[in-house]
Amino acid sequence: MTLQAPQTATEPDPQRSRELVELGIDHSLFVTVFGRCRVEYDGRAASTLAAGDRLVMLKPDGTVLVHTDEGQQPINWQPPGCTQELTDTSILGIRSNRDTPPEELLVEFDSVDHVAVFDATDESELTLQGTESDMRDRILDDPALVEPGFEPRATERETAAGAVDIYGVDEDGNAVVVELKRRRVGPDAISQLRRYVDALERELHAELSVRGILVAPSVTERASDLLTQHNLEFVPLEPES
Amino acid sequence: MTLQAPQTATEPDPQRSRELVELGIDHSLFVTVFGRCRVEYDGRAASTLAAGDRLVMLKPDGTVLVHTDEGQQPINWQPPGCTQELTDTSILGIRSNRDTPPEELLVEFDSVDHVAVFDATDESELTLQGTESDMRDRILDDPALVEPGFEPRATERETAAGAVDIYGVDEDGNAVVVELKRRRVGPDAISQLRRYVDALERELHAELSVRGILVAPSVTERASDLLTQHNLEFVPLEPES
DNA sequence: ATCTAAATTTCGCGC
DNA sequence: GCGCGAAGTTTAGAT
Repeated sequence: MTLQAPQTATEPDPQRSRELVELGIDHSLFVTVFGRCRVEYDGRAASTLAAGDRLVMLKPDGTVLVHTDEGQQPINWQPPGCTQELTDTSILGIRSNRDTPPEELLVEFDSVDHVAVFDATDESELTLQGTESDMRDRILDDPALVEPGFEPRATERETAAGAVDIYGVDEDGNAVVVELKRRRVGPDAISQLRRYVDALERELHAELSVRGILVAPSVTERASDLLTQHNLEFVPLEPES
Repeated sequence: MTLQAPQTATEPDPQRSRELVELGIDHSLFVTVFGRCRVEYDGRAASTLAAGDRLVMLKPDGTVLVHTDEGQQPINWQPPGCTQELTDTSILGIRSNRDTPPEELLVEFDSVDHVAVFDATDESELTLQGTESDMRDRILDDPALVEPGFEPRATERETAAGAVDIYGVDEDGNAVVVELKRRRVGPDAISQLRRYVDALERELHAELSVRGILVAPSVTERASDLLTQHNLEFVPLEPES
């Protein structure tokens, strides 16, 4: 069968709705259904959602998204790799399953306003600037952004507590742990840096102490207190976008 | 003007595309556009995305989502509260803006396969079980889930380091900090608990030490090491769904 | 498959 | 508005 996409139906009867959604599922197409539906989820958690108008999206990769009129996040969903099938209850029902972990999503429509099936191809990749990784590259390029005399020795250096963003030495030869954050940081980032410094001090069991430097645009007051408490340092740096 | 939704158009000409999207923007409707587009974003970060087939969703609340054929997350987006307008370049262009922080998203279509405009109403709220808050309620109902003799004294008790999930005393009268997690935890949760215990020890400057108990389904090995290092305890408990 | 941390995280609550 | 932490977080990278 040759599929001529897009195929769409406005105010379709139940049979036509099921035909189109089935077509999309069988051929791994992009499917959207707009209508009044109820949703049940059971898996890592469990949820129930009473009837309302929503847009349901099935992706070729097995993703299912249920979007209400509000919010950036879907109110219910199923991640990529799930298996979809039609139920035989109600006018249109979609069941989505996965294992590891076992999860099921059930969408039952009371009415369907519109169904559309598309064939999507997308070779392009997103290029993104202003990430933490970009900050790291800038510092490697110009270590003085951290402080004069700083010498990076490794990135993603492994410690017992995890990988350190940048490991290096200062002009006095002290070991330095640099933790990068692309935005204003709270207490969690301080604890993270402290874990790395602790781990490295144990590993090096050095006479010279290990310095911990947080590089970020800014810190909250509580985070600032924690920096002081734990003898850590802060160097302000904005991400570039 | 009386709006009769849904309004849809398959393989629309540019003028019809713009008409429908403009209608949706002006009346705060649910709009979907499927077609080949390029996307640029500039704000907290910056990104560029070359042409590909995508589904673009405009929500009544000002959310914009650009979905490719893969992934649960949109490849580009704009959060709720943004303002959308048409550009006069290309056959269909949508610009979305916000302040605080200043961010702009630009979607330019090379071809439009389908446009749909819906009127969505959704009064229903999601009921969700199996959350951390549910675990807290279970423990308040049966404190022995933590340990025999445990007596909760407060939830969300404020400390200099933030609010403690459950604060209480053990059968010997020691202060106890309980940190809850609904899933397997890594190093971050241990640091969080340690911050709370530190803060309370400073606040109470007590002879009796403050106990820190992590309640979660399980812990990773590194987290387990950290628990030992910091003299914290672990009580296994599954969330109920 | 698990671990670890980033993310334009988003979201909700409190101040 | 900011601060803080939860989330069915998701995603990417490494082991």
